[in-house]
Amino acid sequence: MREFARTSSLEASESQLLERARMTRSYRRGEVIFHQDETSTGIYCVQSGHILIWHKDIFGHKTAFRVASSSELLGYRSFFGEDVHTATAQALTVCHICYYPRPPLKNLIDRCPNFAWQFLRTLARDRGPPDALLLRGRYTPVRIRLILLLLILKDRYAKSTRDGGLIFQLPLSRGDIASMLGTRPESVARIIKELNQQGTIVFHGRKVTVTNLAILYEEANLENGLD
Amino acid sequence: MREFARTSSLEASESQLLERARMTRSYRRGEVIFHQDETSTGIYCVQSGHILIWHKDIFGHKTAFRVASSSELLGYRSFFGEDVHTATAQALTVCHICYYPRPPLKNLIDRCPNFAWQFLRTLARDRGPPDALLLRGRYTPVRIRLILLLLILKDRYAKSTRDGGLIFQLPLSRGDIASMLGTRPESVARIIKELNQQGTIVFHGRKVTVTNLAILYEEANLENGLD
DNA sequence: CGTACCGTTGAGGTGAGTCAAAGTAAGTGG
DNA sequence: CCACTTACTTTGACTCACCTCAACGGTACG
Repeated sequence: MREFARTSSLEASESQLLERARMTRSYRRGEVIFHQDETSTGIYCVQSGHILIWHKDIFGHKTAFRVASSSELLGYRSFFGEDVHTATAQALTVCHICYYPRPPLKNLIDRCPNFAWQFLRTLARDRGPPDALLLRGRYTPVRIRLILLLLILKDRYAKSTRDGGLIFQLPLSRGDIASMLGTRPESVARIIKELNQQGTIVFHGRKVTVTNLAILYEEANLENGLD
Repeated sequence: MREFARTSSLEASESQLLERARMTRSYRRGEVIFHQDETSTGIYCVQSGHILIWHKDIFGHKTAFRVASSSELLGYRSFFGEDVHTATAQALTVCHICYYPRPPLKNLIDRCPNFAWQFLRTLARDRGPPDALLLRGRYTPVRIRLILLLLILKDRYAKSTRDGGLIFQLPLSRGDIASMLGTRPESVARIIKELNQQGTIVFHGRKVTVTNLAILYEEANLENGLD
């Protein structure tokens, strides 16, 4: 959010308004930041830790949309939709999260067009729903969907090794992975076993090692290399 | 869009700016309003007709997101994301569509906070992606998904009969329906046959008659009546 | 050192995808 | 107004990825 203020070239007094309104809180693993169906009262910004955003659909199935981490915003969709939260945000690890209540945000958006544009851009660029759609593609086998998930998460959760490989430290349980892929933990386990045997990707609990990234890209674009 | 100007309480001179910038064009059935991967240059507003918004994924599968009709906006996501269009908008029927280029829109958003808020609200409330997710639920049978589609489309495409039923005139082919449900035309045909035989919903080509709406709700919420 | 959750493995069943082909509607041009 | 092309729709037979149910090993934590 501080990034937002900077990029919007807010005046010092305006930035201060935001700073003063800010409330920081820490959450333990499993704690809920906001619940689906609660009324939105402000926007959250992650300082540290990892958060899973998930939705419970009309049939009671849990669908995870997005993993949020450092410096990302939470809860902006319902904030601007002026509606209840459509999803629950839950801490995957210990987290520190800032909360900005509605009034000062509204004030700044009204006064500073660039600040408004930042939010317009954020809303428009939200990768959550499109990624969810990709990861739950009806014609894409679980194996490929799992690979796509890793490719999406890699920028935030993987470090490159000197020999061109990647090491992930995933904040997700098998069940969480399943709820992101629209599948079941059992299926995730089976695919992981298969991948381990082939050596393409090696899972040790939540530590994931990829020796050859190119193979993943290749497999994810198998049917059609474009787009 | 005129609705936007009114609700934002734009001054007359400002509304005029918008009016003067407007360009109206008509499209024949099948014509494309904008293509996926084209650069966004403005926002469209439907005056009449029906438009299908669809996306081609990395595997070449066509996914329809949304049917747009009178007074709805098109292309705002990529406009504010300052990116290429992520979907194609294609006329399902003859259409009249207004186009508003970027400069005057940017100008008005900068000058009039309420106008900006309208777009923030529109982006946040966009039912496209969430509906797409619901209609492609991995554990929901095609039959239920088709019913959900009808329930979503009913407000815009159905008229109530005197005996509490509904008559739809769908602008969608079986293939379009399939691409909205994440299934295949063959499966849609099979389910329609089944529904016709049971008399729950009767399809005659694109004319759909529902005698008892309550049954649909019941079936759509079968596993869990909440939410 | 039990209770609870997470992860793995096996056996079995099925919804819906694929392929193929025939039937139907819609548009085009002579 | 009728042949002809083209696109849409339906039906059938076959197949399979993955869901479900069930049981068990592992690890964490009070």
